[in-house]
Amino acid sequence: MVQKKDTAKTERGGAQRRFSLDRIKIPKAADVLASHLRDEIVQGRIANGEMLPNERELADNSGLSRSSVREALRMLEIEGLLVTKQGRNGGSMVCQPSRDTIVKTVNLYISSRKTRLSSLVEARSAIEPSAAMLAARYRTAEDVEAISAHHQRLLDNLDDLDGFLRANIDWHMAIVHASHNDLLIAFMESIAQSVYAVTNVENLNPEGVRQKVAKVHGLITDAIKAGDPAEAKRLMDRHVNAYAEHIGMKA
Amino acid sequence: MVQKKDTAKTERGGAQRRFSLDRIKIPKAADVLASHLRDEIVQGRIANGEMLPNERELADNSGLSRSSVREALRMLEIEGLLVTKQGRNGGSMVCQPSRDTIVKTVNLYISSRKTRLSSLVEARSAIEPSAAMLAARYRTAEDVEAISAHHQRLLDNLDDLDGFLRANIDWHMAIVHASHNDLLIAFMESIAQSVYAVTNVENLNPEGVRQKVAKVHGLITDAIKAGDPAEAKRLMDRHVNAYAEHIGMKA
DNA sequence: GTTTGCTAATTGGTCTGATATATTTCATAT
DNA sequence: ATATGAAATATATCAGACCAATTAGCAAAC
Repeated sequence: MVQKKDTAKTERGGAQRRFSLDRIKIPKAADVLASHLRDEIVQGRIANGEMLPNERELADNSGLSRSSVREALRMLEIEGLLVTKQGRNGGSMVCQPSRDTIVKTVNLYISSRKTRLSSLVEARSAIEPSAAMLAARYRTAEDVEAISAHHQRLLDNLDDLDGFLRANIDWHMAIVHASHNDLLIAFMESIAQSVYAVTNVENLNPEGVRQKVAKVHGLITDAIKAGDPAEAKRLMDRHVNAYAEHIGMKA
Repeated sequence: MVQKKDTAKTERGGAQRRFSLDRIKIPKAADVLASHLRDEIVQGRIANGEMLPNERELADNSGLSRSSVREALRMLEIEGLLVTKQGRNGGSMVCQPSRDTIVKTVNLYISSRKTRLSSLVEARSAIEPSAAMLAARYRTAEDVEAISAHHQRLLDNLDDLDGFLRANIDWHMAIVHASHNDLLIAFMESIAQSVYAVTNVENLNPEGVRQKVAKVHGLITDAIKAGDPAEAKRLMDRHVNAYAEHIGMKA
């Protein structure tokens, strides 16, 4: 048992390391095709909305088999670069990855690594104040309307914890959307569900807290309406950090 | 030409909408298997590092063909949940998605949507101050050492624009890493390359600017060393926003 | 005793070609 | 005009073969 490991060790860690060659990787057919198509798409040589040749054609052109072609297409589909339709006039259409692609990826990351709640809260505390600032700067009439509506719903649900929580998260996300920054929106959508699902139930129980939250929300809503980025940021910063401290992170 | 559209319309928008059924979607075999395995993995019923049955066995057990099984495995591989090795004792091993999975996804998003630079800068301005704050709170001895080293390299390269830029981005990323928040690190890694590649070349050309940057970096480095989160955040906030204004966003 | 090289076993990688199924087109019947 | 149904064309799926990489085990050579 022990001797076997020794031979294995001499193979790799031995002294015969004269040229550095770090793990040659042999590319697979499907990977090569996928990379090729990915490049064509990203660099715009295949326009958004354009159809790819059908699978048999791709197979013929590339010299690969249809199964390899299909594996490549499945990969690009997961990456959000293609949508495939069956039937006559079907085929694979090039499209741009949506925020949802990012959200799914980040959520997989979070749940399979069992990311601690405190990390999610930290990330939220980073994003929301800036989002509020940008919202105050770039908000449209519709944004203001949505934010105000959710705020009103919050006020109407001071007695109903569940309704309050839903209005709360909707208000927060409406502000993030009003930032009109797709990346911040995607990041926030990725973590909002997990973070709000857990934190609030415990912390918003006493009605006094809900009153306070509603008041601060009102101030922030006003700052965004008024187009005051600095104030919106300052208030949101205090707001989310008040949460954070409540939850039991370090001071 | 016009009439054709009419018939199509009567099919979908017609009056015979008595039960609401919105677009039934037929799941594909590979998708079903992938979802199933994904669940097993995420919920921990298949442990990290464990091997899946080989492809032929999976095909037999699931009643699907090997090609469908393989398409499912390719999808999970793209999602970062599997690594597959060829040969005897090969097979598909369960693993956790790495930050790299997120980075690739976000980069695809950014480049295929041609995300504006200003959006990237906004996202950075959201993340870095918080990261600096967390760094001041959670930094280890190694973190401090790395940050200081990059800062020193910056000072040594005041005359060499290229070296300066490299040291600059390394210092910024070292701070983000010192936050020990995987999500912020992943988000930042996703955008850092694009954002620093463009912004700095134009703005750091005059040597006076570089002198100033070096000085601020020194202050921030000290605040993190000293374990002063509020100060680290305040300084980093000013620092990245100074950049932002320089670049030509709104005041 | 360590290395080297052969052989077999096991596993993913690839190809071929057939059939099933979804979807649109279009001619035809009412 | 409007259903209806056959033909056409795509993906979806399957079955089975063979190729290629990797490792285990053993034997021969040093």
